[in-house]
Amino acid sequence: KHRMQGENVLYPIGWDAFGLPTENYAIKTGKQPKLVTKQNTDNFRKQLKSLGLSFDWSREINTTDPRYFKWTQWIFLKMYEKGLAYKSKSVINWCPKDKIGLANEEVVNGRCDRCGEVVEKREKEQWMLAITKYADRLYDDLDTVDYLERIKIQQRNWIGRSEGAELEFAIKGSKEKIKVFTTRPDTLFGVTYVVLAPEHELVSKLKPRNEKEVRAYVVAARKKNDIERTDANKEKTGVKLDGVFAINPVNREEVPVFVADYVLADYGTGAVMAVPAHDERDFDFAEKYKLPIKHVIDPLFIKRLGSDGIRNNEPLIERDAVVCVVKHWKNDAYLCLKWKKNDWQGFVVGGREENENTAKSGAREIHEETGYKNVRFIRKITNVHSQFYHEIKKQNRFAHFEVLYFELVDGNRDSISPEEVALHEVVWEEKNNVEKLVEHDEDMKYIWKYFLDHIPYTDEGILTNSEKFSGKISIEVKKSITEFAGGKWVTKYKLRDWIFSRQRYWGEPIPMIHCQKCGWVPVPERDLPVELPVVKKYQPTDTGESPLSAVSKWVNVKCPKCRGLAHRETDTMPNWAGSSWYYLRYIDPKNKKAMADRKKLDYWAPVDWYNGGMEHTTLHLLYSRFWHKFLFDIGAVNTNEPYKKRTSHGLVLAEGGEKMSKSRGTVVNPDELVKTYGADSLRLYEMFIGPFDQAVSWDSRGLIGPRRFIERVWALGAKVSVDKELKLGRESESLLQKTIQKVSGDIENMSFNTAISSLMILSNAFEKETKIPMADFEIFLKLLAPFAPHVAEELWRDLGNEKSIHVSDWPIIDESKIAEESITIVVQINGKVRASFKTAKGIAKETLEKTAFNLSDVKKWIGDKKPEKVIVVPDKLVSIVIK
RNA sequence: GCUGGAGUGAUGAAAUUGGCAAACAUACUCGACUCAAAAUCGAGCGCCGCAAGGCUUGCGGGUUCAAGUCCCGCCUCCAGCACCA
Repeated sequence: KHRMQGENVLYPIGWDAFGLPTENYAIKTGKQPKLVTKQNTDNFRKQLKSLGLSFDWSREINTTDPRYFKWTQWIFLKMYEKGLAYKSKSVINWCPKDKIGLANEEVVNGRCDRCGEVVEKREKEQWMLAITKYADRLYDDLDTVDYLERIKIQQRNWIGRSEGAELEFAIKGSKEKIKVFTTRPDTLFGVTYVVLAPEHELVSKLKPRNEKEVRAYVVAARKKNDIERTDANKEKTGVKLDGVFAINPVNREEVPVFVADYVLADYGTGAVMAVPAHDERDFDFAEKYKLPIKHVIDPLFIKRLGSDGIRNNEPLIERDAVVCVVKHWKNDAYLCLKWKKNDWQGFVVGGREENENTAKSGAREIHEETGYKNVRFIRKITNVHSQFYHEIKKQNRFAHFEVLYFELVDGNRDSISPEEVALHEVVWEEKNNVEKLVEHDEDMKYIWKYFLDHIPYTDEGILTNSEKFSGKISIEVKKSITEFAGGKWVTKYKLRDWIFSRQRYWGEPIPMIHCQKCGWVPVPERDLPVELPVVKKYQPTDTGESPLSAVSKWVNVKCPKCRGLAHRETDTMPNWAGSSWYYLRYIDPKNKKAMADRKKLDYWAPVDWYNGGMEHTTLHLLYSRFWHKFLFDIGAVNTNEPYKKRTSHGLVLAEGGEKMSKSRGTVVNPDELVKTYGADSLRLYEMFIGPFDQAVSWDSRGLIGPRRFIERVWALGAKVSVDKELKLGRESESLLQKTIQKVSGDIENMSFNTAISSLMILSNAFEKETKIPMADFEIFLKLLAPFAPHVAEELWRDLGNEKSIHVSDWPIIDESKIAEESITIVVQINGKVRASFKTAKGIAKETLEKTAFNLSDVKKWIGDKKPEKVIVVPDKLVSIVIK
């Protein structure tokens, strides 16, 4: 459509053919990967062409072509030059089945993203790309692009930025310090122990008295794979470092130090301060090892919604209050109140008078509200703060509750005042039923759970037991406590540097040479590309060495610097390398002097609209954004982001609703469908089957509809008249104009299914005409052209046109031809449609109302009743309310 | 568990700002054409009811003259994240 509107549209296609699928297939069939790639791309090309997809084939690229990957290698060298590519020994994820090292991004829940095998840990020298240096930009610049929200969310999740404090815990009797990262420095007074990850360097330095036991634990932890390590449901384990104590920077308290594998070595600082009262993981661990739990945050519940939600413009009135949990004198039951006015239910609650002892005020409230006289105060449970709107007093409340536990001595009871009786009903609730009773009130629910069992409270609240910070709201003191503790406010990421080495044959060779004298030396630019040698054996090895290392002729080279003996890097790049910049090569695919001509890049880049599958919205998208930003920094491109807009189509699923799979034979072969139904039918069906962004189940029987439509359109061709005087009837003319509007808009919104439906409606209308003026039929064909290019083109030529319909002009609406039409006004009586009448557009409200009341159907329904209210919406309806 | 998104006939699905729910298509039923079948054409097609009419967008409430659409609570499914301190 945009092309027909005269715009310059670059619609390219290419093949990203390096990587495991090709290589594994080649190994299986005993063919050369290069040959396999050619066969596959030839077949796909043929199929794509048969569907009439209007790709610009002159710009076709292939990432495995040395003329292409010369520039992939060039970009790598630039990154090396800028210090973004480095080789380092690190623990990597090794897939024993694919025999390949994986990037963190390629490991999903501890399994290989490709084959599902459980990954192992191996230590290896790897080329790395410092993507973490771009983490902030990759995160922040998401605000500047037009991606689907869920794509942005995925990117943000992956980068995993969080802000918090870095704090130091000194070690008693040692110069060493434990650095911890926390997002909750406000809980610092509640630290009761400190935990190190098993890989933490201090574990071996600290010399605990039980060194042997500690070492055994560390060895065992290292042996576990990621699934065993990171399952959040498994029971936590750990070992105390006997005799080692960390000093809390905020109150000099000495707390024990543990090593435990629930702490991850590669996030934050690899060590955490544990606050069991306010963190679920620490809580679980503390329960298991009987460690103290120190409560330092009292919950703060703020009601924002509903009738008791705080009113924003009114002041908060602070009140001290009590909540009383009262147990029956004999049964295991608790005293509850059901309020009559607002169906609130919970425990006895009341205000505390000034200077009144809390236990006393609790007893007083129990007596006033329930009549029970003899209560025994057992203990204070906790404090809870609550902001809500007091519906009876009509004011915003900020209540500070002390939660008290009482037991009733006996059933002696005074009568309750009539006012209290009117307010609420007093009930005894069995212990097991209390939870149900309080489930709709956050505060009461928390109080009950905390009373039964000291659960961790992990949300924001008000500090307590925290010296000078007590009484403050937790979110407001995070930075000041950090400062008080001598810590720093920092940003951390989940994102790790990108492991860029693969020990396989079918990838771009990493263009580096290692010389004994000079170390790593980049291959000079003039020697690019470093091509893959043709070899007989390219099976991966179990040792983790690339199969290339056995090709001594290729490996042994002279050092570019000193001309001494040296050897090539035998690792290859991951399959994500070539796809990280291919959209730029489309702009200038045959350029021999640069990855693309700068002027052409400035004209075309960035990509205006990138549509692709959701499977590429984390990794490929993140990597290519990273590469693009790097190219921007070295001045190779002029934009900060590669893609302006990123959308995603829904998957076409197999007939059962499952993913199409070759092994289950549920894959649909387009060749056969094109043969039986035609390419246009297939195209129409795919677009008509459902919304663009939604997954749909394939149903080959559905192809019959579009096929019939095309046959009918074809038959319409016989009705076309060249008579210039001939005009369509007013109705059809108006419909034609509306269809132009609808199809144009729907294409922009990617609502192809409704665009096709409106074309069907128009064609149905044309069928009722005896003759169709040629000009009008041409408009129809143009609207049809993007969907069914072959039929549209053929009918277009039959009308005597010589140039292709696909380079003709997109139709423009003639508003004047829609305007005069008559419309239907609906008459509703008490919300139900009872009558309707036709009239012209733009009639005055009064006239519509009068017309409506004169209708016999309306008179029938109103009878002798008097209309209470009449609402008239011009051009739409008249709504009458009667009693 | 957390964060998104969805839930409408037998089926795929439509429904600009709240304004006639089910457009368009498939399947199905009946009829025409035919010796017959297919194809094609015509009619019907949410549910209950002979009809008048009533009911209907996952469930329960609410706002409104009017709710698939807005608000509150729940259920189910899909996707993403998940020991990230």
